Amino acid sequence: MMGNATDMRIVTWNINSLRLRLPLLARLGEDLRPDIICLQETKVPDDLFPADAIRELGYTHTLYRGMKAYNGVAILSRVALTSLDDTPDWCGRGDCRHIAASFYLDGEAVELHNFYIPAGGDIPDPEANPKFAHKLAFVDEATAWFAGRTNRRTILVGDLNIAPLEQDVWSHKQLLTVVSHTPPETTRLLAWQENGFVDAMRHFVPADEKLYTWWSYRNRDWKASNRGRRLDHVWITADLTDHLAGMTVLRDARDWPTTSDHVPVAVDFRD
DNA sequence: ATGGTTGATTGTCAA
Repeated sequence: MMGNATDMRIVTWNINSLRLRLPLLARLGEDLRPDIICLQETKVPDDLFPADAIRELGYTHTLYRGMKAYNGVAILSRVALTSLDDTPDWCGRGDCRHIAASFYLDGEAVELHNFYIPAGGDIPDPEANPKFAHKLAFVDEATAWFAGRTNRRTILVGDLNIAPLEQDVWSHKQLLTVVSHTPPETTRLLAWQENGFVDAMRHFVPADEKLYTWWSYRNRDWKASNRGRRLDHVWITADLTDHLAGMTVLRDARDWPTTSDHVPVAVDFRD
């Protein structure tokens, strides 16, 4: 991908079934040559994880945490990973929504956190909708936990299922009451982010420009209607800002055959 | 206001 051996490309993608989309994972590898891929919604229990096929794609270091039918996260890497195991069981659910590792970037350890935040259901009221209450509680817990470790070099990625800025959705006004862009969600996500993180995607694209990573399956023509949302994120601690070298939203992936409703996002680091 | 599509799973939930 890039010339320097210490350059590093990290991709996050909600793949929406890893086993169904293994061929697309190969295509992602060819198109972006990622060093590390963080996946969400793998929907595969650990004993059925396709480890051999993924090793053959060049990802010799893998960490995964999956369950039947729902959720599931994985980190696929060409460089060595050390699993971080002292992480919370968010909301005590035993869900597979977070996996973390450390690796070496420019000779120094970096923590990498891969999240799949609950989508939150349809009704944006925590009293009426337990899924929405779960979503808010999850973000609150994560905010509190990361507040205690702001001194670590950290990259946080994933499907956070919240589009925090006005230009992260196709219509700010129309989505204010739609789960993913409601004030209780956007306020919380920005509070979490501002407590120690820099938005690496918006480092490259100004806040007044539209930026999406997800387009619903429920549109006849996703490209023509372009009713997108930025649900997928890459955050970094400020000490990594000087290492940022580029950002790519692989919008073309939304037109791949039988693809995910999310597209991959890549962020490049150099020393 | 409602419906629209997809995946894992096989009646229905989750997104």
